[in-house]
Amino acid sequence: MCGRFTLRTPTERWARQFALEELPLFAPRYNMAPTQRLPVVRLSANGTRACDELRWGFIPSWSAGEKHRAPLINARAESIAEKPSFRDAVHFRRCLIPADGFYEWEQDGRQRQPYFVSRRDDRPFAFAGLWESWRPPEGGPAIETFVIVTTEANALLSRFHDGRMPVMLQGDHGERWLFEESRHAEDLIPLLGAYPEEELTCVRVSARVNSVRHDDPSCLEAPLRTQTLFD
DNA sequence: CCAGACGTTGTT
DNA sequence: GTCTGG
DNA sequence: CCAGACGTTGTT
DNA sequence: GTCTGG
Repeated sequence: MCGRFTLRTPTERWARQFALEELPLFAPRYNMAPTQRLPVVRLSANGTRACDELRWGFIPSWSAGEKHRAPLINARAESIAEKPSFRDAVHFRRCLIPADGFYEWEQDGRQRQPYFVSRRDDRPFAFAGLWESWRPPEGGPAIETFVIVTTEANALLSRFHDGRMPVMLQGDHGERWLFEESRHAEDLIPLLGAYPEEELTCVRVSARVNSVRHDDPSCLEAPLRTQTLFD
């Protein structure tokens, strides 16, 4: 699964990689968390790419309210085309989520030990995402939200509790995820596989990342206790 | 027909 | 234990 | 995802 | 909104 991630790369670098015409300006992020407004790349009305800030935690358009519900931060690639919450979005509201790493946790006694996963070359990449617009019943402006698609974990990630990992779109899959026509959207589901583990690295990091208050380079420091690096 | 769910994950 | 907030 | 609160009353 | 269960 994926419940926290990073986007440390300077904006101009990842904006170029995502072929954005307008240059957004975002501070480097080391601890992006559910409920926060985070940058998402999607198609605008005129068919070009746009980068907008959407809230992480998908609220279906028919939802009675945003409270009293577990946040939908991940969606299983295997079922998004059928699930009532997501299938419209698969056709009409796909998006890319710029990132350059993500965290996984292991229960270590009574501690929650975080690990950081990123590309060996440390370049940014795109998570596959879906977005939705929800209008509060009591009125007020619509809230736009997104969810990150997950898939079965590769060998590197399968050691973590649930055997899932976020979909990192490789090669031209990001372009296809963004631009494929609605009627061919279901052809994209087979592209949502695990990223090759040989291109990734996974290291133990400081438990400072556990708290969303910490959003700085200290999140990636090595933990104080005996450290095992495996990658 | 209406009421109620609609998601992800892991749990002994 | 369960829910909310970030 | 994890951290932190979780209640009422009345009040320093 | 749309599907399932009764």
